[in-house]
Amino acid sequence: MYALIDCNSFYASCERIFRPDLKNHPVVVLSNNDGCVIARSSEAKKMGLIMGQPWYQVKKNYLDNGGIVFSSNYELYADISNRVMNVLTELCPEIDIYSIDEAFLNLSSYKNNINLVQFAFDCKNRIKDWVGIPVSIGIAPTRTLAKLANRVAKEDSRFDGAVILKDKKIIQHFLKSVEIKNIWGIGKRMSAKLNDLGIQNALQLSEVNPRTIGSNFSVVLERTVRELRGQACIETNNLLEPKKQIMVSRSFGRSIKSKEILREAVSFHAGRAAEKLRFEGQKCRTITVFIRSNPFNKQIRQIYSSDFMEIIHATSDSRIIIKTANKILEKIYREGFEYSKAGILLSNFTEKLGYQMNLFDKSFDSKKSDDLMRTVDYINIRDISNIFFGNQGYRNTWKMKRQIKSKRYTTRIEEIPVTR
DNA sequence: TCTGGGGTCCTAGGACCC
DNA sequence: TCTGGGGTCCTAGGACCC
Repeated sequence: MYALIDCNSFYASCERIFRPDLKNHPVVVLSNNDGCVIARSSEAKKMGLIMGQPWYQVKKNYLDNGGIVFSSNYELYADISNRVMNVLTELCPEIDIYSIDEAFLNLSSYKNNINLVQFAFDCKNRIKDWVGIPVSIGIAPTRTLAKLANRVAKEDSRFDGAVILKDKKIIQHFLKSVEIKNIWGIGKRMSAKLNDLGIQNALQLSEVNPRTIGSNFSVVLERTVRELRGQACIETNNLLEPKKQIMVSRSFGRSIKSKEILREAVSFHAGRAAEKLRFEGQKCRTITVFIRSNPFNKQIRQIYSSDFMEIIHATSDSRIIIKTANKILEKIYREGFEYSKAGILLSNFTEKLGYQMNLFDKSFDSKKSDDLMRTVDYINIRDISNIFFGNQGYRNTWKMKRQIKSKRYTTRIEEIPVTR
């Protein structure tokens, strides 16, 4: 059996922990640049706000009706997430952290010596009491079914936030009420295709022979079908495992034409990406840079331009990554367009130990580079000072909007909550 | 005026090999 | 008219996830 624990309206709930006055008020959290609504408290959902909706479309009406809004505060959310995961790890060490706000627990080692109902409410209450975050829990024989159970636990208040699917007959009865598009792993495209074939609900899909699905669609869908039938076969990639790529990209506060300002943004993102890479203990060999116009603006000429370069030595040196990113920018920049976003992707990682030395290029001293970067990181992480590289720029012309951010209550001493 | 950011896995098809 | 048969590796792009 698997349990899926998923935090309710996670970002909005984080904002409420240190603001008890917001209890029972509609709360939403916006994406970067204060662009879209990405988290809504149940009160905000009731007001009709949709996930991913552009903020400017709903702003006036929402605020006029007493809604509360925050820019995203990832430092806070990451810290609260860690607390939640720590509580869960204590309850069940076989944890598989799937995203910032959800985790699977593998309960198989408990055999049958566990009261699932009791366990579910223990989880729920402990996270609420110790961290202050409300969660929903779904328990079922496979991850896909646990996902579905969790969904019902969230949506139907009669279940008090926990749904356990165990009995085969009950599962089948339940699957009948589930639309195809709500199954984990089936998106827009697949559900449209399946609907065309007359498959409307999860029970119907589970009744198709998995092999037939496998040869006519893909192994991905085949696994989903097997999971619906109760055969566990989907592993998730644990967040604790090393990453395979690192991306840093941002929309600009306003559109940009000049190559010089674009260069600052690309350098800035490249520096951030290099930092993340070092934090992962990895080195990369491939660097990709892209710049693009605003695809929503139909008035302007559209452009998406990108390219990549391979470097000889796997590296995590900010100087090399920034320099390479700028070389790529030179290649992909086209005059006369309005750019609204730039980004960098690092890939082709080699773990720190045991990367390929180059026989012909002895000029690069990787120990010196590692030492320098370690020193830079040391200074920046501890807020002793803030070291950055010249071409990362000091102008703020391209930086994003984030006007209504809450305090970093748990990670900055100067922003700690105060009572009077 | 104003529409996020960061990931993973799978597959088809090209390049190349014997 | 008629032009082998397997393989492997890599990459771009699709689909999906939160």
